[in-house]
Amino acid sequence: MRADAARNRERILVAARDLVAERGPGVPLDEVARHAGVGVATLYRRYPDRTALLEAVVLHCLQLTTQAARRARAEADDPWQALTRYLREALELRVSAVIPAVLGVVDLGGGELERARTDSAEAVEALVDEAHAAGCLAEDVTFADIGTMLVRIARPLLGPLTEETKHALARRHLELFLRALTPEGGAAGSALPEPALTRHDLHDLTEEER
Amino acid sequence: MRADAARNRERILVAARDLVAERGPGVPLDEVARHAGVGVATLYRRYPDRTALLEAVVLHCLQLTTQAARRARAEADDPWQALTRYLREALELRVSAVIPAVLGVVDLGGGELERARTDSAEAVEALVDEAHAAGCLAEDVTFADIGTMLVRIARPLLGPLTEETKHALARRHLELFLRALTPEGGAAGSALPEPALTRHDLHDLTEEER
DNA sequence: ACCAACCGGATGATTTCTCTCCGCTTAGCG
DNA sequence: CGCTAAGCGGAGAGAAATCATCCGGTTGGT
Repeated sequence: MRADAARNRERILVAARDLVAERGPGVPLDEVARHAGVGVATLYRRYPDRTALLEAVVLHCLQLTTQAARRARAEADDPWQALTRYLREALELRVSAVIPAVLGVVDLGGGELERARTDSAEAVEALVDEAHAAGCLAEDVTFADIGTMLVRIARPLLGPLTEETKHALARRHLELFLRALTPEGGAAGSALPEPALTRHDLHDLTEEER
Repeated sequence: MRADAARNRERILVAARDLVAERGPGVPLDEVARHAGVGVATLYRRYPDRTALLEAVVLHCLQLTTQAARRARAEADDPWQALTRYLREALELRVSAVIPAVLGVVDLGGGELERARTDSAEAVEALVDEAHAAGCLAEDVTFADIGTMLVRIARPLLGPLTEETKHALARRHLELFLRALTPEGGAAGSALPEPALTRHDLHDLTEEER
């Protein structure tokens, strides 16, 4: 592949990730192309239709999260450090905002995508489980709580703020959220209402709704 | 106004609120009408165009928040109860998800809307200030932090979950978030990164970006 | 029971989005 | 440095979605 082609591929993927995170899976492809600084034809040449593009985006994202989770687990000093490091990295990757957006539109059944999704979820769940086991994560906080709160924090705010402001706020809010995850936080607060979803609950629910 | 007309007005407002919160200010008006269980003509008769509808929605929402905030302040036993009660009510009203979505599209300059917005912000700020003063809210958590986190929590999650599940999760996540707001939570966690925005910062920023 | 206000589906105009064609540019190589 | 094939981007036709209105039928209120 020629160098400029590779560069454009990357740019398209990034632009699509950001725009899908912000505006949902229905963003006009013209706009993705413009935002990526390439012509529409370039986009359509590489990804024949919207589904192909979305699949590529979500696969890319899932691989990055898996990597980040495994690296955090391997390199951090303790389970709490590992978990928080992963969450910070995942926020930068904007990964969490994209996946659920696409989940309702593309069918990741059976193939490479399904596997990538499981890998990613398992890698993250390992972080959560170890933090639980080490007693540095409030007991009643589940995998799904952390995952979906990350989704909420990663999703760009609506309204007329600059991208930088939005992102800076997201980082701040992640730090704020981390305070809620400590065992002390759990002790201070009242009981959490249902549903306390596990990874499998979440998976099953999304399947049913399809 | 005839009884059925009043009923339909309410239904349209509710449908518009929900759909705008979920899909942004560009939702097809046909769909709003369908979701409200009325014909398109009924919608267009009452609100000549999209802007009129959005303005009505946001005005309605702002009035409800203001009320909720004042009531919480007046009736709750202490500043912490007041603040949390307001947040829980505001979540049910789904108010927070709508306002920023509309902010980028309609111009609320000068008129009734601008005033409603100020009223609402002041009422909420009073809750925050009193909680700070009473020492039951972590010092480094600002008005904007609480407001925008409520936006994040109130915005319906993307993806194929049922409405009920999404809303139940939102309630759970609000409770989880409350743990981060206590002074103990603040002491346990690390410092929050910038920007620590006040109400006025937030206001100014949204004006600039227009 | 009357009637005026109101309702809602069908419909044409208009905008928006998708996807392809084609001439120009540029990376990679000898 | 010049060649060449891969790659690029914008214009534009065709399709789809959305807007906004009209009119026959219905219903609430007196």
